[in-house]
Amino acid sequence: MKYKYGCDMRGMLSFQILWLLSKRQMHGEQIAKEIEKRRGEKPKAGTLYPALKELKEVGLIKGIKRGKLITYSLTQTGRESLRHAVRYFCRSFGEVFEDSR
Amino acid sequence: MKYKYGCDMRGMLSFQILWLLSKRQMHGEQIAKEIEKRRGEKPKAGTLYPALKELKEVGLIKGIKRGKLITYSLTQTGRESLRHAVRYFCRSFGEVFEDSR
DNA sequence: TGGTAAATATAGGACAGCCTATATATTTAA
DNA sequence: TTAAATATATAGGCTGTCCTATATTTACCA
Repeated sequence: MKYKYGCDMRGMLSFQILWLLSKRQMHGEQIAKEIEKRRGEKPKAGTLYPALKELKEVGLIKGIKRGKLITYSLTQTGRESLRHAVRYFCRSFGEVFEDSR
Repeated sequence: MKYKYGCDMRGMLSFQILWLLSKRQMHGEQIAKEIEKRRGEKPKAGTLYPALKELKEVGLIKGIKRGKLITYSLTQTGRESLRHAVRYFCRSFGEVFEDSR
């Protein structure tokens, strides 16, 4: 089989990062661990940090560096974007979830 | 804003195709319309057909041609793959739905 | 019959999400 | 103070999801 789940299940990393940060501020390693809890696998550094960089560059998150740790949190824009994204996500995939309960 | 929803929300087209086909068999245009109902936008032909081709090549769906229509349905393998994919999906994103109700 | 519409297909390009590998900075431990 | 561990960063490559544009096949209608 070509993909782990039969079909491609990649995607929405940045969405998941925003969602996690809406719960509490975190640094990179904490984000990686939270994703691992959900997906079963930790995104590699080369996957996660470029995504964080991009989200920062477009102004959806901000990071405060203290020592070797950078603590990320949502900006106001990030919060609003996430609201729209969640709505789109639920409209697109909500029934999949409903269906399997 | 770079993306429509602030963060990237692309992805999981093949997953959604499999899920739709688990409800009933459909041809390409019907699949496109069902996706439009959910996402708000119809995938373009150049997006949808290569995805269908790939799913067929890896044996997750089969297509029966009658005239200009090709009716797609899941194979047994496709059904099993979808089951795994749904489980992964719910584990990864289920709380996003829970959260927004 | 001939032309248009509908459904499918393919080419070619952009970009996000994935990886491995390597590098840098900071902290901790020996 | 030096070595190892931790956190972040970057380079380079692959693939799926997106697009536009073009082509092909089949159906339908004038």
